[in-house]
Amino acid sequence: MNSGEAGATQALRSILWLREMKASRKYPSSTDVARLAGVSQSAVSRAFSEGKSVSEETSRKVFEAAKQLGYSPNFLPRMLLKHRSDLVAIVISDTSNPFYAAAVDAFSKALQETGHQVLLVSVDGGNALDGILPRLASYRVDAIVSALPVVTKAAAEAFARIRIPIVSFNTPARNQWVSSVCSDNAGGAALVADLFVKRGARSFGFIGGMQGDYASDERLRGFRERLRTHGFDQVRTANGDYLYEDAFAATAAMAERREVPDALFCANDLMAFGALDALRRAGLRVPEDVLVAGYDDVPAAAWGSFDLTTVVHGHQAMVAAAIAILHARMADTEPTDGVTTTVPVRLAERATTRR
Amino acid sequence: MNSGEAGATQALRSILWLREMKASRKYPSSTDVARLAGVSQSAVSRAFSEGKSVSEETSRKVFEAAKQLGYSPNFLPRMLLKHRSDLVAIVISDTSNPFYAAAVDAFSKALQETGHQVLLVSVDGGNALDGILPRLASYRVDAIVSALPVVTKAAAEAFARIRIPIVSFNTPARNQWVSSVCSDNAGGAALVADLFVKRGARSFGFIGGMQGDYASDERLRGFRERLRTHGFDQVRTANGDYLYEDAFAATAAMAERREVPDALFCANDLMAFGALDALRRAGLRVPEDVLVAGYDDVPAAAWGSFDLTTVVHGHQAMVAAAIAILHARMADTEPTDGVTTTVPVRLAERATTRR
DNA sequence: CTGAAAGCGCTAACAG
DNA sequence: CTGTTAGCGCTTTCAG
Repeated sequence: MNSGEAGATQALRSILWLREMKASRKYPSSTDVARLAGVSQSAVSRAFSEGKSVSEETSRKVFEAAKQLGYSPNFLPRMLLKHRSDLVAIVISDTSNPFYAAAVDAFSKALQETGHQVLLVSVDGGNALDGILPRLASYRVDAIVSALPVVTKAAAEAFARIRIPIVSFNTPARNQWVSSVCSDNAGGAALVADLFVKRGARSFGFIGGMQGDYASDERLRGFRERLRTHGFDQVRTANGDYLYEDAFAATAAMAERREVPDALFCANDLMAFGALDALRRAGLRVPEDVLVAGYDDVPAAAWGSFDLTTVVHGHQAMVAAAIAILHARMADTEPTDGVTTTVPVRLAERATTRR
Repeated sequence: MNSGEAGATQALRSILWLREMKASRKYPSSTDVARLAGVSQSAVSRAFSEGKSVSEETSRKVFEAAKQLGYSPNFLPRMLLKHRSDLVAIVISDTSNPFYAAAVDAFSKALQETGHQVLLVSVDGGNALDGILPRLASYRVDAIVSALPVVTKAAAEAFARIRIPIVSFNTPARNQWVSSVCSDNAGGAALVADLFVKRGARSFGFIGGMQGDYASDERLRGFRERLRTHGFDQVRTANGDYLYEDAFAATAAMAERREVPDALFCANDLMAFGALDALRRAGLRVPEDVLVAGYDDVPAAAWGSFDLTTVVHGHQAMVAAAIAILHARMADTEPTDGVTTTVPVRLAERATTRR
């Protein structure tokens, strides 16, 4: 009778325990499952990993108990053991630009396919990488993708110090740990210059992003140099901060001063839209009076309202290149030098230059 | 002499160890730092946590060693101990819509401010929540934000089973663990109906998102019901899948069949842009021949090319409401019922309805 | 103020 | 095939 009583007490206790488990916020652990299933904790672990030797019977008991408790294995201890988190951070500042939104989307999908998780970090200023670095390091991210317009030398050195592979998107900072993937900014700009000249333009304007922004600077350089080979030395430049509004204002100001050139190249599509709207408002016709081209080929560039000639760099190609580098670097144990990849571009000619 | 030799060997060994530490890919641990600093591991832990009693001297030694090794504390074990990861997952499918891009940005910034990290999950179909759930559970996320257009009953139950608080953005699925924040879809649509009638429209059209999408259905319902109170029973509907292209095609088809109504309400701005471009191409003038309104107030709605009348729900308000719910639910130990919050909207009248 | 020791939930090596 | 055991790197008692 005594052992029967003990058994009953035991049963009661385990019912209470089960109820408590379910009430508490805590996730159940493999030990909890093991207790309920009447097997060892390692049996549970094995049941939940592919290709381990577990008997049909054990497996069944484990999964039943797991289901009852709502158990799913906890990945965190595994990270501890394996010294890798499978976490990749994406750092971004300019979410209003659809180009970057698309890139983030492509990145996260590609990374998820290889079992990585994406830690999204939004920063305000372009230059805040240094500030968030410790946090990323503490989460033990396996790699970082930076879509920030500027990577300072200090930041690059900081990365080298903590030895996390990083690939910088469209901004070339490079050392042992920092790689970059850029579109052929100067090349794309040269294509625009060629087209403008071919379409008969004789005076030229450029609306750029922020000062010191590599991509913008390169686009201006490529534009200018190619124009020079055609015999044109003057490029009227303005700053648009990559924003529709700023480009609109800059273009409106040009129009007011009657200084609108024959052809206007904007460092991204968003600014080209602003320029187009400002030109139209000023009573100028595109392409009859002014030619306009952008850079990025965001979806809206193909829309009827804009039908904008633009440089296509294809985020898919850039993302694919970045992912390839990332995987190579995450696999490497030996630190080799970071690489710089330039992705080719092409021109999509649309109505804003066609005449 | 013997002890001197031993000391030298020891020193040599520790130099070798240090070099090896730096060469390996492994992150240094607090134990490594402790060894280099000549203190205990717990001293290192204390030095790196706020408000623990550590002497000036110890602290100095620890930080020096940490700097030399490039150490930053590992958060993963802490998650294990505390039973919380400070990770919040954001699940999104429609990144091409700027409204969602802005919402994700606002979310991640707000969450980062309270020490949370954002796990970004991009899914393809709208309905894939069930599939990714186990993964999120295994990462022990503290909460989930879903910006998916559909949350099935099955998915909601699955969430309840694993007991992760979740707030659904613009889609009301609700049970003990699922909350939602929606804009006042029907109310906003009613405002549009009022305006259309006031501007003299007598026939009406609606271009919606996907079939079964709650937000789209509600917008149609609100539109229709308010029109009925004005004495109009007919609404010509079409499907645009929330995409520019589909709305363009649908509108072009209407124009071809000469079935364009006096006023066209689109379930989001992207589709309104498509409708506008299709109408213009068909030679119809907006607002003279047709009135057009959208929903979302994405930045491009204010651009000169569109100048679109639209319903403003302000992602900031929605995000703030969602964040508030999330924090309340993460703090709660007792499971209370999920809440549904409706965020008020207003109308921004622009050129597409002004006459 | 400091070190020793336990333990979070898991994986992997080992013995049975 | 299965259970036992040791530890991943940290936080947190608990003695000293």
